[in-house]
Amino acid sequence: MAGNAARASDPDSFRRAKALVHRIVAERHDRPSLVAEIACEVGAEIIEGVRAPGDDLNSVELSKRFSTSRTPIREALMLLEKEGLVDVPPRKRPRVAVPDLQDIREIYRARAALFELIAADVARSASEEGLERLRSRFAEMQAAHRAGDVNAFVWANVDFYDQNTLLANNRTVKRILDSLLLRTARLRHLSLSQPGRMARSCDDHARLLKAYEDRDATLAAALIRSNHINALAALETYLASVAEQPRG
Amino acid sequence: MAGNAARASDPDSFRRAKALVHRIVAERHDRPSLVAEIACEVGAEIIEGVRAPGDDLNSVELSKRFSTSRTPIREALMLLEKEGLVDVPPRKRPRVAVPDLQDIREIYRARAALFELIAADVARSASEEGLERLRSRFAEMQAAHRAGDVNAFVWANVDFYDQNTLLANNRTVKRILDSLLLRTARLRHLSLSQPGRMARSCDDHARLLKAYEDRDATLAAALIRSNHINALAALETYLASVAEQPRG
DNA sequence: CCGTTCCAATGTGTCGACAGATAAGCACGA
DNA sequence: TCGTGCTTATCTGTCGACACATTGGAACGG
Repeated sequence: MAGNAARASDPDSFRRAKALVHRIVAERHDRPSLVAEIACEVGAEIIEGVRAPGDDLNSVELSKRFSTSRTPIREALMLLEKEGLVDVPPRKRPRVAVPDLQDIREIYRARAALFELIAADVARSASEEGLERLRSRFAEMQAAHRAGDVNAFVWANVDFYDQNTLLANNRTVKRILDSLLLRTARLRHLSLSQPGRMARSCDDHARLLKAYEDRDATLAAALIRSNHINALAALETYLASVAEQPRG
Repeated sequence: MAGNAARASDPDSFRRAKALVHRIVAERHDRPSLVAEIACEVGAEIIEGVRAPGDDLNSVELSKRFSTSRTPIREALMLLEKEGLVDVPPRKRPRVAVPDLQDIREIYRARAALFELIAADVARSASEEGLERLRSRFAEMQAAHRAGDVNAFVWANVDFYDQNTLLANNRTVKRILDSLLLRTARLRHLSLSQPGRMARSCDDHARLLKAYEDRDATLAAALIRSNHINALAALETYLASVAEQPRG
């Protein structure tokens, strides 16, 4: 595939982003598919910040870059629009979506509501094997925290949540949550970069695991809600600070 | 009489279905758009049961019918797939989606969780003018109930819920709920056709309005949840009965 | 009669081309 | 300097065509 100019400095994180987009956006295209390949590459670039919100994504340029016609490009962009990463206005050029603060608040609230459902179900019905997988993901989060590696923490966190949605065995909700996750993936490391956030998040998740082990669905749901509220608050703090001093 | 064929003969219901699909699937295509027109027509046909789950939707046939090339057809089908009405496997022919019982349960649970959010927000912050609009929609539901017109009741109910999501001023959640609504639109008639369901639903909605007027967010959320649980139960009862005696 | 193997018919994914819409550049006037 | 209107360049939506995958069905053998 076409070499990409100013790629994010962390190639491993980019690879993870690409895999995430593939899992969510192209889960059905198991065989190598042109559209899936394009969608994953462009989607990962958006998540990793290689392409900033508002950047132009016109199909002519992309078709040159990927050496294809515009048809598969258009289809890939529509897939990304479905996940909220791209904005494709009729008769105008597609752009990287520009989520405003209200969007972000709405996404976090929706995520919280649906994840409460998931967490309650996990608490009620997860197998010991499933809980073990959750513990393993949590251990990765802790390791990343100790290492002070925000990127690794973010991806371990993504894995942790993914495991949750898998255990709840609810495809519909999982699909929605995955889509909401993609929209905020770019922002997650900002939120978790806030001082003390990683430690707090580790605490929250430890308690969540405990609630799961105790089969306490109510507590698990409440913890999930609390975690989302905290994450949003940290994000709002960060966004307010960069809004005040853009060159901070 | 399963009602599928019968519903197709109600042109007003079909018109409403088309408008619903347009609002949800093609909200951005304000100007007459080829793709939007196709998507609305086919989407309405699916909702109204003209096309049964599993029916073939190959792009060649559709392109003949709409006198276009296959490109806009494919795009329209992708729009409908986004809303869960159509299934487009790679390299295979698109089909009308076939939701199984688990899908339906998941959808109702997800809807309930998100609508609790909406209802709580409406209870907290709806204007008197907004509440008045809700009352007006509710009056239509009551009128349809008195007239014993299930079709009219269903559409008034759709309007009522739409007004709720508007009042909560949460585009993200509204989008998700609209999509989930489309998936089950075809089933709503069945659920509300169950004996006593319309009366029960009227009761529930009267109490919901009361909770709104009292600004009781907790009660509003609980009522919404209860209403969804009841609707799902009615639907399951119906589905179980047709499963036992398919030719009943 | 049923299950396989193979072939023809049909449909999908992709392509390059075109008309018309949008955006970028430029000249002009305040 | 900036805004305004025109011109040109570029992009989008749609089209018909092609190679290849899938599907339906016939011929064959058990």
